[in-house]
Amino acid sequence: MNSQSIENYLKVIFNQAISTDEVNTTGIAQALEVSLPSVNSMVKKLAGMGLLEYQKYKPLKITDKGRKMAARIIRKHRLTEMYLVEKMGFGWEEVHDIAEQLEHIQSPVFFDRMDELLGYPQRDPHGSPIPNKNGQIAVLEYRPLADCQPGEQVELKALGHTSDEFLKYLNSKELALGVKVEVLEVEAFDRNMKVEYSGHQEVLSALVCSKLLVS
Amino acid sequence: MNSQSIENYLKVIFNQAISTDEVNTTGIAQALEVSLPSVNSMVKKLAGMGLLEYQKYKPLKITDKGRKMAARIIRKHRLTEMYLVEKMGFGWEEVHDIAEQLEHIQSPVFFDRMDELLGYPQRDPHGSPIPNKNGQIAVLEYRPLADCQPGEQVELKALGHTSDEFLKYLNSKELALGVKVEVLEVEAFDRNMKVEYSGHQEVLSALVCSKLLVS
DNA sequence: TTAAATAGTTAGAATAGACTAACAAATTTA
DNA sequence: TAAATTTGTTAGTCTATTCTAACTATTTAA
Ligand SMILES: [Mn+2]
Ligand SMILES: [Mn+2]
Ligand SMILES: [Mn+2]
Ligand SMILES: [Mn+2]
Repeated sequence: MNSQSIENYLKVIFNQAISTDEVNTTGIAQALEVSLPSVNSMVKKLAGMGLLEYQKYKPLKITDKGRKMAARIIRKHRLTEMYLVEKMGFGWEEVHDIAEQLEHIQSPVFFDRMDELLGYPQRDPHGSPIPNKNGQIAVLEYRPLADCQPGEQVELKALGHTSDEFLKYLNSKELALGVKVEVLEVEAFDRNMKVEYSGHQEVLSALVCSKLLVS
Repeated sequence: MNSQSIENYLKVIFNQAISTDEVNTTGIAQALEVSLPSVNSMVKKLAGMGLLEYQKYKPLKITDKGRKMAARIIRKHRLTEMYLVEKMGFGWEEVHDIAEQLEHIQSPVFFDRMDELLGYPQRDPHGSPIPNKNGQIAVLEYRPLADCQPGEQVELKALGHTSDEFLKYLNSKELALGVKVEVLEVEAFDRNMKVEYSGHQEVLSALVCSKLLVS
């Protein structure tokens, strides 16, 4: 069975490959907070397992096998987060660290049961898609709120960033998935947005708006 | 944080100390299916952590600190088993292997929430007591069915053995915790018991009767 | 287009946890 | 009680995963 370490590396590589397709060693080291030589030796190991393509000094490419394996771990992570929120009453800002551990549990029946009890959800509490059992993952069609124009009415569908601090910030602003947002004004200078939702007005920074995914 | 290995050793030592108070190396090796030298080096490590008393060639004694730490792991194991049965619909024969993994999750709030959702249960699905958060564990007062006399009416309260095979055997006989059992006859030769419960009669072997704890 | 900075690699070492082989102490049996 | 058996220990090895120090290749900037 693959170690937790292997699984965590693979997941990071998969996630970094989404934006750029090619992944570099330094990014992995930063994400996992380990040294470059540690990454280098693990990368060779993963390549030996057929999960990556590796050539000295070249950017890494994840293989289909690697992608599939990573997606299955992410499936467990996101099902867990959904279960913790829906069935155990946790807030969306509390679940990531627990899921980071539970994603390594080896028990297909455990996660299948979660899936069943949840009614086969398509997205996790942060709006990210839950891969299916074969490791296939839906592509999100959402755009950042930052790209919207004044007068547009949109719905908050997912987050482009899910740190505790950001989630707590959203809680404090009563911003949750499903909230209908109308763009009132965009400040030309700094791209701050004045928006209205749930009956009140707020000014959101450009940074925040770039992380709110809407449709 | 303690490794899963350390936690698994400690749990085995705690369990073996219940019956005899003093624990020997060979028993640990057998329970964990590791070699004697592996046990020896881990035992020294645990002693160094103040969890055991160790002197060369002497039986081991678990300290109060060790007992408390072990009980807290067992608490997580048993809460998990209860949660899996009560809230996720698993059978009592399916939950041990999952709990064996989940007991190592580091998240007090996760187990506190389980406890709360379960209504602070005192026993796991096999009738074993769930230690409290301080690592204190209730002592069972039950006696084996094997000690009962013909004519006695008792209730099945807990199991002295919880292997999958035994649990499946009990399922096949419709024996579950809470079932009222009347002892009809005891065969003098082999101590087999003829019993009646849930409206039907069965003959149970001495081995089985020694593992059924009643009151 | 050379120099500086960044990114990636190798070598060597440390720790945790497992193992086998060899040996020593303790216990049981004759 | 002496021999045989069982139990426990030590020494040394192996794999996994991490690290630091030193080096090399690639990329960026002057
Ligand atoms: Mn997460
Ligand atoms: Mn993880
Ligand atoms: Mn169990
Ligand atoms: Mn365990």
